Amino acid sequence: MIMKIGQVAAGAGVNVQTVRYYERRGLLPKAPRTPGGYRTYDPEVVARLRFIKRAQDLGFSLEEITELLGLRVEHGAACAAVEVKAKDKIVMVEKKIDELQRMKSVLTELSRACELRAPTSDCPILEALSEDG
Amino acid sequence: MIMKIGQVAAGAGVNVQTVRYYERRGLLPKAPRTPGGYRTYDPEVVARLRFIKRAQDLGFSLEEITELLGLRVEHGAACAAVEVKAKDKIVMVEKKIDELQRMKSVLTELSRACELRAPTSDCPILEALSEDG
DNA sequence: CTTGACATTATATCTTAGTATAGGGTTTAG
DNA sequence: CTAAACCCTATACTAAGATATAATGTCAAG
Repeated sequence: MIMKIGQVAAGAGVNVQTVRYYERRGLLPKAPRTPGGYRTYDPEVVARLRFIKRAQDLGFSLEEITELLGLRVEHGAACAAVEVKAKDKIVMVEKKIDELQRMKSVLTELSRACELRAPTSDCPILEALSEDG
Repeated sequence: MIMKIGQVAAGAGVNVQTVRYYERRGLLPKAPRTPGGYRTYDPEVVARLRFIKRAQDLGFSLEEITELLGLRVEHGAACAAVEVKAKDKIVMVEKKIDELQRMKSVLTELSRACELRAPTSDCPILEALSEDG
């Protein structure tokens, strides 16, 4: 099933202009065209768009997302380089997970304090995300 | 110890203009002034600034961060409302953690594929972050 | 064979978040 | 008492990411 730009955009919940913008930015491959010049898409592009949106929500920039999307192992390609990059990303992701987990603990405590009607410090959330865990 | 704007900015690794910008945006309380009009800060503002930066890196907008910083239990205040908000944030944070964990798994697999020099699919990373876990 | 929905490019505008600059005042050290 | 280092406001600009607009072309249905 071949899709047109309006369909992939709707499917991913993004604007048509955004799809073209991502193509220009290199986040999406150049879409093949119909004889009339219309872009044509494989349905998997919808998943790619959704990935981009989710990654953005996790604090990755379009540039970082471009790198993530580019990670793959090709026969004969520079495996070692890909491995290094992947490991870098893992460290980055782990850091984010840690920070979110601390944030979650604090929010949970806060919620409990609410239930007990126990006043908290002025700004309890600040106890999360300090560099020393 | 009272700090001036340049000191808190340096301490948090942000620009002086950014500190004033956050004050205007309501992310920082209005700093008390010296007779000459200089803003004065308590050292804990540095922690607050660092929190803001970390939260941004986790994909929260300044508006969301403002809400996070506003969560606290005050005696007699609308506890139930705070509890609801806190629980909303917990859901949000959990969703981010899940997505990052999936992303980490995929990156780990990718890294392993690298070691084995095993070609992967065209874009393995897309297997992460699909809505159905 | 034309009408309406959808596509094209190019260009301009918007939002969020932050930075820079101009023109001036304050503080501290010599 | 003045010079360097800092601060103030106001305003303007930047960058990233996204959208909007204008002018035009394509295509499927009636």
